[in-house]
Amino acid sequence: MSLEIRLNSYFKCVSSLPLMESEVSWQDLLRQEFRDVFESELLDEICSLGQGKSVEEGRTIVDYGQIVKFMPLVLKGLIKVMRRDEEGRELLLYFVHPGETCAMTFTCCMQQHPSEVRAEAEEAVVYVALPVALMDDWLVRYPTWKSFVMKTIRRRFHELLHALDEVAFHHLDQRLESYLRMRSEQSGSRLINLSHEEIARELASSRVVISRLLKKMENEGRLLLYRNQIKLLSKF
DNA sequence: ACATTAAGTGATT
DNA sequence: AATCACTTAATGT
Repeated sequence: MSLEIRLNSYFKCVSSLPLMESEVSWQDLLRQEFRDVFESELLDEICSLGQGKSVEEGRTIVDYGQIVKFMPLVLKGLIKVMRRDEEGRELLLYFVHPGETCAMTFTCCMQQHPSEVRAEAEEAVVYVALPVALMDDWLVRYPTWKSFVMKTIRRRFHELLHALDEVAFHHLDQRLESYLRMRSEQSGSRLINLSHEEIARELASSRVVISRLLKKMENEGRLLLYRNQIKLLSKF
């Protein structure tokens, strides 16, 4: 049992090391990731006008109140988008995966509104920053761009609706469940390397409450609890 | 061995 | 479901 834990944190460690293969240029990553999404003409334009960026894990990419001047196209890694409530607690909104862009950006940056969310690199991230100024042009010039934009907005909108009624209609135990499922899918593993404290923060709850709910689930035989680690069992 | 941080729990609101 | 106060367990130095 404890060997399993050690192995798992070892692998977690290894997989988050900077990859040597990342000598690949962002242009290549872009063509790989968006090959089927944009026509090559647009890909060329992105390559010449965009700026490749990389961000270490844990760094904030956009903070509250900041005016966003770039649209990010995520090529690698994972961006976490959060919203803060009156008491300063942060609620997890959604993740932006490679091949996606942040839908909030359209609603904020195009009209120079300050950001209402905070975006942080959940894993080391590589993305292309596209100047907002290009957007208007591209929307009319490139149908693929337009549909890409509309698609991401539509997807995110559905997710937000889902998040909304989860908060409004579901109780915390159900939210916790779907949160754990999400985390597990995301890492492709039944082991979740998070403390109760961290989970509580993302669900805008408190550590004690999360501990209690998790303990209950453990007693029901649906998962196992360790320090900084949770293992989902098959009957989860 | 000691300090620090994570997790468990009863009682109260 | 949240908060307080306190205990116990795991981990780091």
